Amino acid sequence: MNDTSGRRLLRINEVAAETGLTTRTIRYYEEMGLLEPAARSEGDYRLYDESDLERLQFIRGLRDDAGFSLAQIRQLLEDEAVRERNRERFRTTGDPDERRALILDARERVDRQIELLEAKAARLAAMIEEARARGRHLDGHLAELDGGPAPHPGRLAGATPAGTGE
Amino acid sequence: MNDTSGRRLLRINEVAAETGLTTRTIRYYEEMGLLEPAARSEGDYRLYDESDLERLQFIRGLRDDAGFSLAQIRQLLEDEAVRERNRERFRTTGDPDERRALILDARERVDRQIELLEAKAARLAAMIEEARARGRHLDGHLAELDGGPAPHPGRLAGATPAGTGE
DNA sequence: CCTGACCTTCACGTGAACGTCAAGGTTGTG
DNA sequence: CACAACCTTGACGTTCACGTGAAGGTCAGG
Repeated sequence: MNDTSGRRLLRINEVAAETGLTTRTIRYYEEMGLLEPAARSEGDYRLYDESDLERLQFIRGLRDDAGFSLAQIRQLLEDEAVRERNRERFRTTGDPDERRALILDARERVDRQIELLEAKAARLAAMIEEARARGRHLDGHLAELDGGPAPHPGRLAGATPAGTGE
Repeated sequence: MNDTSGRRLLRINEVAAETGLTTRTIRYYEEMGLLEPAARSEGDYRLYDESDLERLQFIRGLRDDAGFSLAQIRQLLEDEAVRERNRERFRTTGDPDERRALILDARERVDRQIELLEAKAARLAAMIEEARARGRHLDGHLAELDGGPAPHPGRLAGATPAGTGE
């Protein structure tokens, strides 16, 4: 047992194993202000809890899947932190106007996040569709070869067979 | 006129202006094997045509939108080039077996591209959905404030599915 | 043919994102 | 308490993707 509570705290090497990051990378992210370990041991070992794990997985996703820089990721996480603080403020205030303002602020932040992600996703989708179109075209030719020189593709292929100048 | 044909050829600075890249970046991409200028002037100036422009825009998309490294981009473009050459070979050969082989090769390349892109897109989509879920939760709170403490989500989110963690 | 704006090829500099020792301290198991 | 296995903080090295001169050649207008 590591804690007065029942939480399992992990050392950096275990965290590295679970997240697929290196210990150096984890320390570097701390250095860059992306996270702080939940605790330190008596001898100053970094100790991480479950939420740290999730945070690192999230960071990894932003880095690998969305291709964000660490600077952008820090910005996103800071936005997240502001939202968190606003949530607290939201709970403790009774003023409906302030509550509305806090939620609207949070909405704006997430709107920006989603906009960023969706712009990337849209471009990716366009590229995928382009590639798929080429694939369908190839399938048409394969069918031609397999089933004899049929003038039109029997399968559902792209709209114009000779259009893309293959 | 720059060419024996009617094509307008651009110098590197004009290309930079149109693509939003710097001249250094364009030269660097050439150095990395991502493109070759369509021609050189008598005094060895780089001269680019319309397809070079498109290629650079495409590269920029892969870099900025999909977050690919230049190495990955080069791989994608090389695959594309191989496909192009195979297409030529396809047109000039009469051998059905060779034709089949060429198409199958092309299909493999396209499949690999699609796999790469889809993996990225899927994870991006997951992140977007996560953000949207937080947003819907927030919209619920907004509706509560606007319409009194109603326990059920009465609002339609509209075209912009925004919102954030509560 | 002169000149200023643009271009060429080196070549070194830079910031981001880590990798990789080095020198020493901490943990926990026998 | 001995000791291997893990951790700490530096601090320097590396790769990628360019930025930034330097030294000189080219192009178009006057």
